[in-house]
Amino acid sequence: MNSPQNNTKVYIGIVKQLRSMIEHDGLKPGDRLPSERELSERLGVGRSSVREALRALELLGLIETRRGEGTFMRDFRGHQLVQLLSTFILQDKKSIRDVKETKFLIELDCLWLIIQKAGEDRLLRFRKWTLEADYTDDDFFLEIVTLAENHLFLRIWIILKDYYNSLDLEKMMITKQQYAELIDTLISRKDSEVIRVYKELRNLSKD
Amino acid sequence: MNSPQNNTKVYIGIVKQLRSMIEHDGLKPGDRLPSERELSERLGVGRSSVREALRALELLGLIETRRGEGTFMRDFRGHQLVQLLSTFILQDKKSIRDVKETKFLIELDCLWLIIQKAGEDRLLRFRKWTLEADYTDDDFFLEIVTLAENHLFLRIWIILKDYYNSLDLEKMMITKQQYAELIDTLISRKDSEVIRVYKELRNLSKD
DNA sequence: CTCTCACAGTGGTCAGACCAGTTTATTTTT
DNA sequence: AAAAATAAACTGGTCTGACCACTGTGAGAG
Repeated sequence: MNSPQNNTKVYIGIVKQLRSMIEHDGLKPGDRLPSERELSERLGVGRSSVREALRALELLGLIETRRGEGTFMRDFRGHQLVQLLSTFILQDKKSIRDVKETKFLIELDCLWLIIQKAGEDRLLRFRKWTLEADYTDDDFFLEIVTLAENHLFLRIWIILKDYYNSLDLEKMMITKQQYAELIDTLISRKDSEVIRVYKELRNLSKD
Repeated sequence: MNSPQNNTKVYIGIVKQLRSMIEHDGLKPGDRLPSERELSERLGVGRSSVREALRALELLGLIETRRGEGTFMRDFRGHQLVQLLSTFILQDKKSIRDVKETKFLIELDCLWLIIQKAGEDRLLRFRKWTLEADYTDDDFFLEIVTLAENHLFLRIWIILKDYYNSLDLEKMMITKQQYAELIDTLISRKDSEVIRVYKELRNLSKD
């Protein structure tokens, strides 16, 4: 009890030090991290502890290791994370419905965000693009979620998409008319009551 | 090229075997897993590889280890995951805005879901409850997200809430009038065009 | 019966060894 | 001199054995 806090495990500390190291050196996806042996020496810990930290980060999809080459920053796309979330957290059948619902609502939110954030000209071009694009394709919604400029939504959506595709469900078919109608409705309601209140609330949370 | 696929790392295989072991034995949160040494022997791999797998699962918040006692299943609430997401993925300042935005939109989505899913009587009671409750409290929104009956949204929201609270930001203050107005607007628009299209699209994704 | 304490079991960590790949430098061959 | 083959120096992947710190338990002392 009296002892300070020897609780923190070494590998957790390594994860933190790696984080600050990445931040300090400004490492981008694709950049190489120091070797395991060098990290072990620089941080004054055993190599196995370094490996435990690296393996954990790898499973999270944050880094990538190639034997003989080294350890590299990864373009976070939650690869392993997908299967883990899908097998551990989303194991019950009921949650498949939640995935559908959540994925769709996020797409709707992103559509909303695009329309809110875009100016008149961008809005027109976007409207035109939606008419030409193939919205039954994953890439269409990927573009939608990307344009929303919310990295968090993007990450979550990608995970949901991968999980959704890993199931052998039929695609959610949407007619072009329906989707166009939805977009037009959202655009026309850009200044409706819901949006107005939403905007006011948003303004309160400016940084 | 011709070689089958010796790529799979040992610790990844251990993660998978652990998963099937958990599923097969029906291990629930709180249950104890075999010891590292026993797993090492049973799976015919080194203890260090077992540890790499366990550490990764621990960082994901799926298991919990207590020195001298053993390794236990955990009630997944993404504890470590929170800090990781917050420190790695959300490290740049810009993404703080994403967290705010995402959290708020999810709350909005859940509000939407509640109103859509509820019948007339439940809707009235819900409306009454929102007038009495303290909506600046986390518990209020927790109730909202819970009532939406979407476990995935609930999980994500909890993570965002924890992260949001870990930052030392001022709370997003919403006046009672604003929030009431928002709810009333959503309720009154229950059959508006957006909702109608949304419903049609949702119906297409029934199981 | 109760208390104490040694012991077995468990996770935490480290060091060293070896294997399997990749990269780089060196040597050999053309 | 240029190109090809070889060797050396790394890098990650894995295993083993050892030791520490901690927990639970059971045997023996009181």
